[in-house]
Amino acid sequence: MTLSRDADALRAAQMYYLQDLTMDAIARELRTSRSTVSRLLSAARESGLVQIQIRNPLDTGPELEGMIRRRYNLDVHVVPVLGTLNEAETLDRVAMQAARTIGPLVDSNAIIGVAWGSTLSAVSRHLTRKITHDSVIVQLNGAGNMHTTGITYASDIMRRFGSAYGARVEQFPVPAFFDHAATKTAMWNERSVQRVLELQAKMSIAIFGVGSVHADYPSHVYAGGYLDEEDLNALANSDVVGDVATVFFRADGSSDGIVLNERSTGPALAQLRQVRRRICVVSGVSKINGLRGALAARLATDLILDEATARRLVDYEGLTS
Amino acid sequence: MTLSRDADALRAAQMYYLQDLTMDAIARELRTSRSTVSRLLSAARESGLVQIQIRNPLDTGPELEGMIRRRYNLDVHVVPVLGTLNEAETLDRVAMQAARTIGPLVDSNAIIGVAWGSTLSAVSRHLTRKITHDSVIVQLNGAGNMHTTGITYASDIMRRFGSAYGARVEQFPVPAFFDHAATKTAMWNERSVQRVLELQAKMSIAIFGVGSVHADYPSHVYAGGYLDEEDLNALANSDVVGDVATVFFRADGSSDGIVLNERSTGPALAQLRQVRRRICVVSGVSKINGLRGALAARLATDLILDEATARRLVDYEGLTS
DNA sequence: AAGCACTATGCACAAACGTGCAGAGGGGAA
DNA sequence: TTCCCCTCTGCACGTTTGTGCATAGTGCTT
Repeated sequence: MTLSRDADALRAAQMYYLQDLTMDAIARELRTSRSTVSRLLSAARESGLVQIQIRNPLDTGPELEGMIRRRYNLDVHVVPVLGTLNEAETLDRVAMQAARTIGPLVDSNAIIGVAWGSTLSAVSRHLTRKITHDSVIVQLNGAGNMHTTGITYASDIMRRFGSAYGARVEQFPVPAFFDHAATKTAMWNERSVQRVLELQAKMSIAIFGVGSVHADYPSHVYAGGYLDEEDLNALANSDVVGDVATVFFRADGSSDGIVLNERSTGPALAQLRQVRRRICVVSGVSKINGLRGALAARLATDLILDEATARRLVDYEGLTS
Repeated sequence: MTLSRDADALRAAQMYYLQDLTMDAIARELRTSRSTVSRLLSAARESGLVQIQIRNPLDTGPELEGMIRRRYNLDVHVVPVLGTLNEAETLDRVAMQAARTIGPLVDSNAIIGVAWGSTLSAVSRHLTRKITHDSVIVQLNGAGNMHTTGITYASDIMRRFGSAYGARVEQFPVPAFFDHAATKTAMWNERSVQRVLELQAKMSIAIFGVGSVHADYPSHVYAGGYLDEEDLNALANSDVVGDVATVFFRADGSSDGIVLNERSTGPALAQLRQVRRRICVVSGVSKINGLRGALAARLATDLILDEATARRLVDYEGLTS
């Protein structure tokens, strides 16, 4: 029966993690086999019963973190990853550590805004469970494009967040970009859309990656059929370096006068800056330009990124300061 | 060099606990041997870099905890221990789990009152490190007796707490009991004593065991040469069931008119009840009478005890309710 | 009641891990 | 410099842990 299984998992976790018994000893006490105990412990970790966190001593922390932290005044977590790994492996490891790092930040009654993209998709696959009450996951920007509704891709991400935290999920069923700004204006007056916008306005946490225009291997947005040639040309002519939740900005963090933003469904940068906790996850040095812009725009309060990118970030800063 | 060793420990901990890499893989990235990684991880756990906690889901928790929690209105942690283990083994396991349970409760700027006794001694041996700033450990009651100053025994406990949390330690260099109440009055006016008393008055956390008069194997206080025959007779004639920090109480939690308390150096029960967080650690069913008295006196806000004792606690309650 | 579908269990093997020991390295002190 | 002392390292071995697979159990349907 599943009742005693949960209870056993709790007992096993206590004995293993708090009393340093071996699984063998625990198995004898629970009158079961050692392999069952091994599985009970996996389940306990998986279900969020066991919480493992690493406090990195701010003072003695690696110099890299300290430099970024001080310069941009944000909480930074550098993920140790060998520079020799390929993009996919790096992303996977950054995503796993990001997922476990944000776990402790999620609380009951939170309204959590989540963007979509390859980074968030990877993060969503590694979330550890944590039971919360009355939390809501709200989608930050639409995901439809010219060819597909984008529903499944973005909604898979949302669903994973929702089930990890036991939260309600609010999708945002609009395209990423409207063809005409006027349509956006019209839709923004629809009550179904307004419900989502109101939730976004009350977000306590926002989680997003960054897109970078000049990435070697371009972000979803720039390659996924969301923008036509004309749009891409317009971007190139307006000094845009990247985007967060399909809202574009320049290297200095400004976004005024970028016409594409008027058709984008993501939250205006000024609105995003209102959110108390804004967690930015970045993997891969090719995102460096987008990342610099996002930091210049003060879009993040927490930054999780791989070591190589972190190093690039401070190297550059070293040259200009 | 010790600098890069700490940094390596942090990296290793992140890779092991947050990215699920094997020690072998970590060793390759850090260009060292697997066994070194194993040791780095031990060090990381040991030094409090890695924090493992078990959240027990209040709702779905074992019935035993729920019953105690509701009846006494306190946070309870039942330590799973087979009833067949002997007292020493049980104490060791309760102490280890207690030490790891109180870790997360300790914060910077805390003033932590600590009693002494076999239970606290065991707990102090299992504390996990956690860096805090400006915390103070203050001794709750004197430890001297007729034969020795009791200094080393109690001060070892205090010292272990102090070094685990990086806190200043304030000893209380007085006997456990004065021979004459007048001496206590006199001493309580000494400035050296008053400094300690003032700290005690500002405690945010108190940690203590309980003594039980009728324990099969009597507490330190009743056997350690602290009390003479006359005292023990007086106790027997006043319905005392136990003590906390050498302050005695009856089964109903009352302590008025117990003359020995006038010569005791522990905090009055009323004063102890002022402390926001009062953590009581109990191991062994023979302490049941003392424990019941302490709970009746509402001395604890948090209770950590072994399973067998917990069961006895609710069984008895089942009979009287 | 029988059948079915699904999950939990124990076994056995392979992988991962902890630790005693011997040797290497790295400061002081003479 | 040379010696000594102490700490750190890697090896090798035994222990502990994870997991594929066959089986036993459990609950639901017909």
